[in-house]
Amino acid sequence: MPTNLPPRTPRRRLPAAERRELIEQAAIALFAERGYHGTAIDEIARQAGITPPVLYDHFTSKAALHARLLERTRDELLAMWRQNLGGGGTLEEQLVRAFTAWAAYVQANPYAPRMFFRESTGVEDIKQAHGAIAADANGALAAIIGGLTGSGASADDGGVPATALAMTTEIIRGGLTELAIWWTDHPEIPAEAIVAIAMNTLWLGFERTIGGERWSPPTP
Amino acid sequence: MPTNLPPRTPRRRLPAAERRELIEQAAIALFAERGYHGTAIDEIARQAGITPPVLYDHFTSKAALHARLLERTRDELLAMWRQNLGGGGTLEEQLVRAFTAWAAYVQANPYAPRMFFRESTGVEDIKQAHGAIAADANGALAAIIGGLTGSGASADDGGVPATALAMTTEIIRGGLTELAIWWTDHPEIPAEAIVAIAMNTLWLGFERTIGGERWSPPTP
DNA sequence: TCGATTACCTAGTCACGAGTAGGATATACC
DNA sequence: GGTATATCCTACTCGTGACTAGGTAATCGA
Repeated sequence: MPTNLPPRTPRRRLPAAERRELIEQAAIALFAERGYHGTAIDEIARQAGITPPVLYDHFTSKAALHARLLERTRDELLAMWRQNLGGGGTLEEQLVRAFTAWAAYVQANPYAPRMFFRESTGVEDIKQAHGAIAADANGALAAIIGGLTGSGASADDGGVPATALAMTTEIIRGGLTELAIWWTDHPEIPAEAIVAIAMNTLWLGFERTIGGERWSPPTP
Repeated sequence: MPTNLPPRTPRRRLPAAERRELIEQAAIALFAERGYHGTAIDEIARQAGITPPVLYDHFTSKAALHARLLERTRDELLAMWRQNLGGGGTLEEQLVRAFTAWAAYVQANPYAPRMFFRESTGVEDIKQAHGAIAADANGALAAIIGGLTGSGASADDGGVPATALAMTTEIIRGGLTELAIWWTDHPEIPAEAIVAIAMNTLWLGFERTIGGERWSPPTP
């Protein structure tokens, strides 16, 4: 004698790949919105149209799912950036390309900025992944504006001092992140306007810094 | 017959105000480090040298404790800013004062930037509080660089268009936030260097925007 | 010195969330 | 059409974390 209650509304069955994609889409939106600890597996499953056990057919744990999302969107970010960086040209041209690539990436991955650069958990693995991604982004920026490539710990090898460069990339990354998040609340703004504002606000600033020019407090 | 085990190491007793302060200090550090959901009441209590029931003698709930911290640090931020804003002078002078005030505030409240502008929870009250604080900060910046005071929703009333102004303040706030967080990992950097970098990177940028000058993509 | 107060504790309750066991049924393939 | 496989489910377990009931002892004022 089966222990069944009324057999429920039979849900649409999907092939594994499609269901997995739905789960990832639901998860990235919720993680970005509520953070890692604030998001329950049950919510993700519900959003993906299933129940929790199905989710565990695709991912071994909540942490693994989150790690997979971080890895995936980071790879897309790096690929996008690699495609649009290093093409030579003036500093200004390189910057415009980088900002344009960032805007395109954000349009394709609206939840990425929140997940990467805003969330704060106590889980050590996640923190390390965040740190690595931030370092990648800073490295990409440093390669443009500082003429460096890899480790930024050396003193000043012809370009901008490493510390000043690090501070500058933090400002730029933070500014671009918040601008991107603001954009998700104002989707009517075209990507060109985003790039233009970023150039207007940030461009001349580090042009100065690179040229060795410094602002200094007025000596009274 | 008492049900007691060995009576434990008798802890030092503190007056209520002091214990409350210890709890708030512990809580703000942990919330900033691990986020709201990632922080357990037991951790906060342990860090403050007590057990959870004592914490509930001072705060009615975890949410109330968190709200209290947000309120407290926001008030300090606004007070600090009010003191150092609106003093007249050139735009450059006003900006330097604002950045200097921000640096002093961050030095006194190292966890504030993470708590205010980075954490993401699903709790509606907390999200609203974050939004309100961000709006306050943006308003303060807009008052300086846009010559506006209150609602920024109007079109362009003599100054910078409201939308461009909003985007610019997002970039500046994001940049200053990330710079401040970076600073907490490099406390050897003096406040003057922080202000100088912020000026170098951001100053000329919005000077341009305000002047009505615009960067525009090269027309091929 | 002796209550009264206040700070603090042990030992729980209870809800919620991650993860699992085992079984049912839609779909694909022959 | 009939069988095999893959998709999905119900109904749990078990740990953790917020919060509490009720009591003990240090400290303060008289």
